[in-house]
Amino acid sequence: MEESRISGVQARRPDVGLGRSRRLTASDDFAATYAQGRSLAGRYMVLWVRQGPGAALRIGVVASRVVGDAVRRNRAKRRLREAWRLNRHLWAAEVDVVIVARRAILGASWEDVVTELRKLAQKAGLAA
RNA sequence: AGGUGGAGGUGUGCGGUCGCUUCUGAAACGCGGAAGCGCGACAGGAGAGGAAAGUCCGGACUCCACAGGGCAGGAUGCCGGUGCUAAAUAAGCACGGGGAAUGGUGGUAAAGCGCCAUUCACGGAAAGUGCCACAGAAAACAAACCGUCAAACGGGCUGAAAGGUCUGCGUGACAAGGGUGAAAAGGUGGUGUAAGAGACCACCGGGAUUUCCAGUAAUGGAAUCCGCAUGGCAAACCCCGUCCGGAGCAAGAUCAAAUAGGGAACUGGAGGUGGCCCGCUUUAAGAUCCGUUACGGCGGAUCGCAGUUCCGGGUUGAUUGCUAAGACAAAUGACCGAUCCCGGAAACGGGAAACAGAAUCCGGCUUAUGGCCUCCACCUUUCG
RNA sequence: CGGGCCGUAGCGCAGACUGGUAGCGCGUCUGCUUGGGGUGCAGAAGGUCUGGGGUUCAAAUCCCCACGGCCCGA
Repeated sequence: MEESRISGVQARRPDVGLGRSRRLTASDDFAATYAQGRSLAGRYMVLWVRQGPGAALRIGVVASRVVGDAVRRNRAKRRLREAWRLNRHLWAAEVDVVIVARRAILGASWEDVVTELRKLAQKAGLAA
């Protein structure tokens, strides 16, 4: 059951889209998220959670220069965004989330990334 | 056949599921009287590179500034003409000519020199200034350490003497030889001389101008003349020719909102109480100057104040600039199958690659790069 | 997009403008001093000057390109 959800093929549930309205796009939203100071650190990523007006499980992905060059930063952000997209339907809290990539994610397997994201989300109280 | 190094080319293909950016069409929904706008299920199209990189150059494009001339500063650099690429008189490539360096080779007793190949950020060293360590006598109006030569003088030897010879000091002549250096003031041979020297001669080299010939031209060749005079460095200052206003898509343009302030024009600046100041009503009732006066005031101007309208700048947001990729916390990903590659006897495991991710666009340069292909050089093995 | 600075011994720096000898401090090593250590004294070692190319007789220095690091402005 769990394994089948990880692979994209069987994730045939509705609403796995991740259009612009479901992403954080304003610089102020990011600043507000950091200002609230609620973060959970994992091996491959750091989760920042924001509560407040407008919060609707929107996602923002960040990769700093520490992660690597442009190719590696881009890959890290794409993996995190994909992991969030395939698991977003599991959660229902009224929050926005910023995920910061860490350097170790470049060598991580796909399953490990998904598992850690779910674990951190659980600790953050995102579960429905 | 294999390996190593270098140069150039290429930059992996197929099917499927879910998702992202953008364009076109568009149901439903929301707002609206309508036109239309917003959001958009769904369908279809397009969606990273040869270097997108570094940002070393150039251009397009945009805004600001701008009478003319000069100085300063910066950039750039052999000459000719044609072809290709190109929007281009930039730049680049190819071809021709001159020069320099390096290598090879020919030639000579040796040198100068000829030829071939490669490379070159290749204007000028008789405009001027400066520098050339160490070594060396001397490093650039030449000079003279050793040296060569000459006559006179002193000394030694020899001689009967004249003289000869050796040597010393100073004087004069000279620049051949020695040695130093990255570099030493044309080379070789001869004539000449006390000894020498382009002092003179021959050849070579160099320079000059004119003439002739060849060539579109740069330039080359021949003839004539000049004993021959000037080492290197300008990626030292500099001189000469040519070019150069500044900023950059976060350039710039449009729209909207809010706030304070700036500029211009117009209008207002009235009335009541009171002898005056002050105070009150009022959105607001000041200052200065001039004229006039019946001394209570009145009229005008300027500044300040208030109101209305307009102008310009800033801030924030949106749109645009923007593209047959065209974003703006920034789109190419995840997974499955076949196929291929690597390891392995197999089962199976790993991987689909290196360098690397568009940010206004276009050129040049540079750097990075697995595999495969082509060429070159070298090495090893086998066969003939 | 535009601009600036740095790279020299293990570490921190000078030398570069004006080209010919690479130097200073700390540290390291050796010896002496001390019962031993520290301190002190004496001596020594240690640098492809980030890499490549060019100019020059000669380059850390001048010129060009590259690599790495840091900073600033819009």
